Amino acid sequence: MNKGKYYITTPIYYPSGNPHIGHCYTTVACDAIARFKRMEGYDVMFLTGTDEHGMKIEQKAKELGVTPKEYVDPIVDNFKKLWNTMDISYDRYIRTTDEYHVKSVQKIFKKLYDKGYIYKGEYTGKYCTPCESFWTESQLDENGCCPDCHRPVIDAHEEAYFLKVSEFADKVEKFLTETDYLSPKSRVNEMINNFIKPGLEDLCVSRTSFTWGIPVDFDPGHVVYVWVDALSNYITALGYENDEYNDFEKYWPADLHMTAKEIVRFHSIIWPIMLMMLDLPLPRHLYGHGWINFNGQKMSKSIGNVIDPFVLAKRYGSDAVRYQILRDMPYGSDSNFSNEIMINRINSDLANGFGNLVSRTVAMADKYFGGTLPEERQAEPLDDELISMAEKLCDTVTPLIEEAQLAKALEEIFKVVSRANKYIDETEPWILGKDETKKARLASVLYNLLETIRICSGLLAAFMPKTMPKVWEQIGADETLTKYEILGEFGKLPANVAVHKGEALFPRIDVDKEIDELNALLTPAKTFKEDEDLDKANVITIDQFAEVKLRSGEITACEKIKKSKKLLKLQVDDGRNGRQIVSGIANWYKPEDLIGKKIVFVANLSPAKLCGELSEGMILACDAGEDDVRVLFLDKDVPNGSTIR
RNA sequence: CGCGGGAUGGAGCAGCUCGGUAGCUCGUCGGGCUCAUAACCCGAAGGUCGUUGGUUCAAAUCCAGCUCCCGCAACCA
Repeated sequence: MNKGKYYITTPIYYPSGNPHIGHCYTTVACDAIARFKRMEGYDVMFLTGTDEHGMKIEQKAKELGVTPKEYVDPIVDNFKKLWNTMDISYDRYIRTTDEYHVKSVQKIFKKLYDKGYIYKGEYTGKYCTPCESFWTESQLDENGCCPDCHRPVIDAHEEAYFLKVSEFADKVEKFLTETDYLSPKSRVNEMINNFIKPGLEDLCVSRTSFTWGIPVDFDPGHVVYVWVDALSNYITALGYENDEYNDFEKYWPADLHMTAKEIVRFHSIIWPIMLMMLDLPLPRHLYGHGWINFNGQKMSKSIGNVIDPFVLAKRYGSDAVRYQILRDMPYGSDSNFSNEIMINRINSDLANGFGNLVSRTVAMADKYFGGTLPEERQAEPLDDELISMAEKLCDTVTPLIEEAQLAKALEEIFKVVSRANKYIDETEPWILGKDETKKARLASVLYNLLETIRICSGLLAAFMPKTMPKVWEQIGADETLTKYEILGEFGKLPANVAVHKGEALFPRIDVDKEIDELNALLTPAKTFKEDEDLDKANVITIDQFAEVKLRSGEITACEKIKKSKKLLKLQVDDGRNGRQIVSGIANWYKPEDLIGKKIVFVANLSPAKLCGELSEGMILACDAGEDDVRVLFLDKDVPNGSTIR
């Protein structure tokens, strides 16, 4: 029953921190699709991995005094551990630090170079000495000055390799508009209006400013910069330009690249162009999904609302977590997550809906027939609606999964679960059970329910792989009775099927109690993390502390910086000539609240420009909760400019 | 005027392409049932569809303006 191959990929994740629920979403979605495709009879290749090079990781490693590889290894282990916990059935895991990938990328880079698609160039560009920043002509302000500090810039040269993407602008635009490669469709316009129409600029694909990357083997000093390295993973992992694997011919082109929306740009423009340059077939489909917001806010490490999937999986089970994140993600747009949303979803759909349906059905078969149904039947017209819904379900769900509409697919399955619960009320088996002459009718009712459960659980196996085998055990089914080919047919369980009562599949969760416990969990977790930071921090001497010059000052004027949401521009009387300090506290303080207040500031911090404004120092403030910051104020009678120690 | 998304009963969303009785899930309230995980089934309350104006016999839906939110970008010394 081989239907051909199916190649599906997650992005390779950047291991600058531990995996969170967002990584989980993409990966779980791919896993559900991969499992479903395998059920259907496809030869599936499911690839995931990590993108481990780059300046950010080089810096983080340096801060901790380890090599980049040493920094990345344990984080990569955590990714793998999470995929294990979440029952991710990936077939292959690629790390961009894998030897074969490194070698392949060097060959790809050289190939593109030899073909003339990569050329050595220079930023004929502009350099702002005070900002230490390179700018292109188009980035300069209206006077031809630095867009940050608006001071004059000088001509400067930084050697770099460029990818000639500009030459392919028309071809990609055609590819995006004339195929259904990119979905949701709304993204096509976004890409064309934002990036292609304004004119595609050649992409810088090498750097000399850091070393943690794949060396350009024909030009020492250059390191391959992100996209040629990262995007290539989709082909090197199949053995393109290497001997590690040899199924490139078999699986390429990819059938589905799944990514979050922020990297759709690179997967929809740069990646097809690279493949065109290499004369390779283009992938069939790219799906850009939305983000998971937490309590209405974007997840962010600085806000401290990053959801730890390990904690959720441990408390509710990986299947429940898988179900919730897939069920609540609308097609193409962002979704909301909160502990309440998750618990309510688990309770209403999994515990009350599906779990309870299995439980009551099995309990009745057990109670009225000692677990084994008699073979006599008596059908009634009342049965038809349920049976026809169950029979059609597989045909409804299959194309939805093909289109990555997983929430919709689950919704359809649960419509049938709901209908089955209603069917129990309509048929009143507990009344049939009291009447000896109604045994055949009762057996029909229970059999119809078991069959409905068989079909639903068969389809749900791709979404909740751990729990569904337990369901089969309870309803007297097994893997052969829930094969994809017979999920569209009603009446596959043997007439004398025997059920086995078991544990509750999804225990109901006490919402209030659970929320309290989760909140309690959050707080200690946070202080613990801070302690950990302290443990890692270097101990300093009093002399080192003395190098930081703290002074008192008075805010004499204050205004919001236009074009910025978070920045306030403060004029501070420092007891001398006065100075300007820019501070990111606009979310918590209004300018008028601050004027006349005495504050503490770092007096010998090197000046910087923020949104074009000079900042000479930093005022002290402390974190005061998840999303709250309080400035340190001084007594009114403290003189301005005095030393703080 | 940097780019994009959004505003629909208490919450989360659908409907808008192709105008014509405002729909779903959760929650609330009332009822039913007792096989089941205090679950399940039925019913009810609750919305001037952000705002102003226009087109039309008719606007949540089409057009224009405005307000507010949320992302991206820049930046949080």
